Amino acid sequence: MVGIKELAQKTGFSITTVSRALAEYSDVSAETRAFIRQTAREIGYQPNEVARQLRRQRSNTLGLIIPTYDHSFSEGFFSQLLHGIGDAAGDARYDVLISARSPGDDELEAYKRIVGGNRVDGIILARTRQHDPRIAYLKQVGHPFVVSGRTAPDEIPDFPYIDVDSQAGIYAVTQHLIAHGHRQIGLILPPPDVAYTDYRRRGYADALSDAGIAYQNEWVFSGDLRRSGGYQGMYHLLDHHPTLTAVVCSNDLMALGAMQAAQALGRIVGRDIAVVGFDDLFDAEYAHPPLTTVRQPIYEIGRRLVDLLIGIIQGHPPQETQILLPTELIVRESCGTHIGKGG
Amino acid sequence: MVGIKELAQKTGFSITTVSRALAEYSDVSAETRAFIRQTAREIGYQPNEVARQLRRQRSNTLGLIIPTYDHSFSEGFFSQLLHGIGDAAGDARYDVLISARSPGDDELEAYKRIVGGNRVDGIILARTRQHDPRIAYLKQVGHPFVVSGRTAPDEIPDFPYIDVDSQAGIYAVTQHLIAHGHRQIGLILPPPDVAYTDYRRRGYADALSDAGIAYQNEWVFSGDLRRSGGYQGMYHLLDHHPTLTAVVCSNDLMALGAMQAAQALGRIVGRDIAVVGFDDLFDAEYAHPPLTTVRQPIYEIGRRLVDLLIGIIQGHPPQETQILLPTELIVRESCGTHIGKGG
DNA sequence: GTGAAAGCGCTAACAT
DNA sequence: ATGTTAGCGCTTTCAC
Repeated sequence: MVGIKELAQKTGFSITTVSRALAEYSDVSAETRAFIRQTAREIGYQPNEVARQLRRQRSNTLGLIIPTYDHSFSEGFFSQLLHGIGDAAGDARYDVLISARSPGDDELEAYKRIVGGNRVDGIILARTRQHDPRIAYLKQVGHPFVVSGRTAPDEIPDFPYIDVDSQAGIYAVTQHLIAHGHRQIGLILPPPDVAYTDYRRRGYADALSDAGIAYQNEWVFSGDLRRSGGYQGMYHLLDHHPTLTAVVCSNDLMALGAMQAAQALGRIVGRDIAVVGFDDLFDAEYAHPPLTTVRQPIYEIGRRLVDLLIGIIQGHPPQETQILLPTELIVRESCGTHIGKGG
Repeated sequence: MVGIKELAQKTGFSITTVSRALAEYSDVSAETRAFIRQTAREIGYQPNEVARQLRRQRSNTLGLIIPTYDHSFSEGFFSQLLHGIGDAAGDARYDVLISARSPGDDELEAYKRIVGGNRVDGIILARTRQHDPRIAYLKQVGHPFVVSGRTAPDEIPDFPYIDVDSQAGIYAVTQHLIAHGHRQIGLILPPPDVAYTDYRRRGYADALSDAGIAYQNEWVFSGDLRRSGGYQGMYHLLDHHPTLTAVVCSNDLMALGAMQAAQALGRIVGRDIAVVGFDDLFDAEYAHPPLTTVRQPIYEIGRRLVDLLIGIIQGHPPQETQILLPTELIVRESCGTHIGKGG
């Protein structure tokens, strides 16, 4: 392995001069710099990034820790988020360190190792839960971090985050259903410890309430964020409340499972029952039937998280460090907009 | 930041002893070890990973460089591969360093920086192209690496890789179509520089040839790996060769685009024209109509790449370092198995 | 069983 | 414009 010492020897200059020539310092003569750079190329010198990191006390790397146990990855959300993160980080010449840890490991350990171990300049936290211990830890150690999502509505979100306004999103889609004649609308939520669960419930409850419909706890089901959760939810809801004409699901994958369950129970989605999702798939248009969903700018969230984080790292955070992005209602076939319409 | 020095001071032992106590050396007395470990926990000591890496000359990190320019991420393949990689790496207590670089940057630079810069113990190379310069570079510097995919069939694959036997996969699906009466079958390929393109072409050509059908160059179209490529391909093929009854697409996303184009041209997929994909989506079952596809064990590939790479890094590579995994034909509605059948 | 000292490869004061 | 020197925080001989 050729190091800076070899390069210094080869060029006849000192290590210092070589280092500064390569770093474009102005106090190195143009010829010297050119010569050194040329020689570096010739002998294939590549600075040892680890040594540089140790010395400069920064890594130009952003961290992202993924909990593998809950199948985050297969939700699509994570993939798209990572896509945005990767692109924006690349543009800013940052790398991304991913650490996936399974349930056995204490999740917080991973954060301590990565953050306390000086491996990253900042960290992106995703999939917030209620009273998230990771947020508490990062606030305590004072390491730069940004959060995809928020804490639950009853907690004070005193940290930089970017979230989608899912309460408004669920409100809009529920209202849409109501406007098209639905009165008995079910809701399939994620597990209660997921931070955004309560925002979803509120948006749904508000829409019902504003339309003079009573919120009923039995119309709400909590399931895992995968197809299975949607399947179980729809099965349960239709089993106990066969008069429901619509069900709002917390993500597209669950909506697919819900549609499957509805079909298994003899309901035609889009005719007997409306099913809506919450953006998660790369493209819910080609689902069968095409899925009505609340679109979230996931890729955009990833990009902006990185910009925000880098701003914080470099000491020039933007005015706005708590950002709520709007959703967009995409109405497609599964919505069954004709149900109850005019009679 | 609390370092080993502070811990040494606090416990009254030397830095050396502290280091060894934490590393479970046997020549530290049990009580000393317990005491040091306890104190470490109390004052929140976290070893500086960067310093440790510099000293030990390894990082316990695997690298993955993603070319952002060709939308690799949105192909689904990458997401699933990364999922497998992340899980397996996590299980082996390795982190994953992701570097996404856009076209402006010389791609090879990223490899040199990451590999030459000692940031990773091994690197995973994906999306191989014909005469891939990255493979040449990695072979030359002798850094541990594994490849997802192979070089083109006319190159010597003298490096560890895991690929799917796409030639056999395409052969199988083409044969399936032929068995169900199709005689005029189109093929939509990726751009020619993608390494596996020729395997696909061969599988397709072999199936035709074995059935006594002449390979026709005009039935083959090359397009980008996204929906647009499939759309253009199908549009072009049906435009020039309206008698085609089936089209094989190189991935599911392209197949979706192809189905869309067929529908735009007034063809009913599954009745007038059969469309088949090559596994890429998280679940092609819910496409409309449900997509016939050649399933690849993508997640599995990711996992095995990591196992293989770690084996190489640690000096105990398995017997088999060039692995071809089988595909599985999944027949669904879009296949139109009734076409030409018995009539 | 424990400590002193060298050094991983680099950067950045501080000389000159 | 260039060189000397002191670390960054840790691991690992080597002594005792």
